[in-house]
Amino acid sequence: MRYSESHKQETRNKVLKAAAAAVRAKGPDGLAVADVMAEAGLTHGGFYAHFPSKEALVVAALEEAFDQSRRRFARLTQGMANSEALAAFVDAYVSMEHRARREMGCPITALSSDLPRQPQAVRDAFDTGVRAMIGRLAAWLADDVAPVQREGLAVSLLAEMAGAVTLSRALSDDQLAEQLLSECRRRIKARMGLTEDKPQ
Amino acid sequence: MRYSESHKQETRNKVLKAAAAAVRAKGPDGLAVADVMAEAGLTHGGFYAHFPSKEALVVAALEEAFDQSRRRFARLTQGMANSEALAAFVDAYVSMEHRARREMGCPITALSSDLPRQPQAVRDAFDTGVRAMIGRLAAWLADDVAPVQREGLAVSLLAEMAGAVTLSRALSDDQLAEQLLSECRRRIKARMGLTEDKPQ
DNA sequence: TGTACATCAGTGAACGCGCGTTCACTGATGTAC
DNA sequence: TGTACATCAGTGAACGCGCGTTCACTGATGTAC
Repeated sequence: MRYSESHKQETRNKVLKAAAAAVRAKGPDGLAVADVMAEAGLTHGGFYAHFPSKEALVVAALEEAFDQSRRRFARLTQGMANSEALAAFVDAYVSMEHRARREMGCPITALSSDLPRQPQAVRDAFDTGVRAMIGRLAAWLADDVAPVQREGLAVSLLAEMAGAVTLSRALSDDQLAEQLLSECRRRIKARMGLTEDKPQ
Repeated sequence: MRYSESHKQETRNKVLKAAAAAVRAKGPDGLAVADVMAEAGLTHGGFYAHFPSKEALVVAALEEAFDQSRRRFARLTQGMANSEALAAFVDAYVSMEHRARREMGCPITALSSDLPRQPQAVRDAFDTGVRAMIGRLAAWLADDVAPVQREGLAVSLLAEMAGAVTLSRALSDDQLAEQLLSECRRRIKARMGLTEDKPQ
């Protein structure tokens, strides 16, 4: 091995990071191999030394995006009790900040309506990420919700959170988007018993 | 005028119908002018006699899709009292049938994550469609919800409904998708006071 | 230590394909007389 | 009524561009001696 052991890994990682941002910002089809390579400081020809195809890059980028998003929110809720963590998570997720930063946010909300048009390998990676997310939400509900209800409530919670953020991004009217996010945030927390408000 | 007055209009309408289906099935970027024309029984060269650009077609197709979806659900709830209509709407919207038929369903759920990447004209058409939908939902809530709460609740309802269907489509696992839809459907109706269940 | 050499990550030109758009042409239709 | 003509919706070839992929080459790096 002529180059240092880690050199190629580091390059691959730079490409992957760039792709994880690009796939969320531009979608799986809008992502261009040459752009991603340029973002990583390389020319496009070298791409195939790291990934066998664009599709493989998208799969890896999606996995990386799920992982980044998981770590990001884990950092945020570190050391908190379950219900406190859940409240903090809802506040951070259903927010104008999350709306504004597609390229570093949750891939579920960035890509949901693209997924049905993607090849199976991409869809499989997405399924895995969604299941993990549902599992984490369900764990946060453990203190207050009967085991048999947990996953159902987690799934419904994810649908409204992701729906709210996706819809807020789809709307180009910032004011309507902000109103939507604040209504959803308040009602979700009430529904989950995280505030004094009665649920609806 | 050499051809009958309505002839060109009819052709334009065939193209528009094909585009309204294609934009939901393939997304605004996946839609191909030549395919849409072929679907309408024409060759691609004639396209520019009807629309000035692909972008203009997408805008018109989106408007048509919103209108189709509105008519479809209006037919479904015709003659029903408000709360009955809302329950029927939720059942039809948050369903495996709606999940299966992207090309004839609600454009909000078919296209939400594509919208942030679209040109302003497309986004404006989307904003208009979403506002109309919120208005219709709010009207159905009129009997049971205080005026000041109506729009907020309608917005939150739309977020969960659209989020549930979009997420169910993004998941390639039919069983998980079905579970998600049924959980969301049940909880949404409970939340809106449309069933005996207590809300959560 | 210094020099020749081997490796291989990365370069950049090229290819093929799909797609939006243009344009010269066709031929079906309705009108003029 | 029949014939010549004008119109214009629709045809299909062509163009340019972006993009995924390939490939011959380069040159920086580490190794052998």
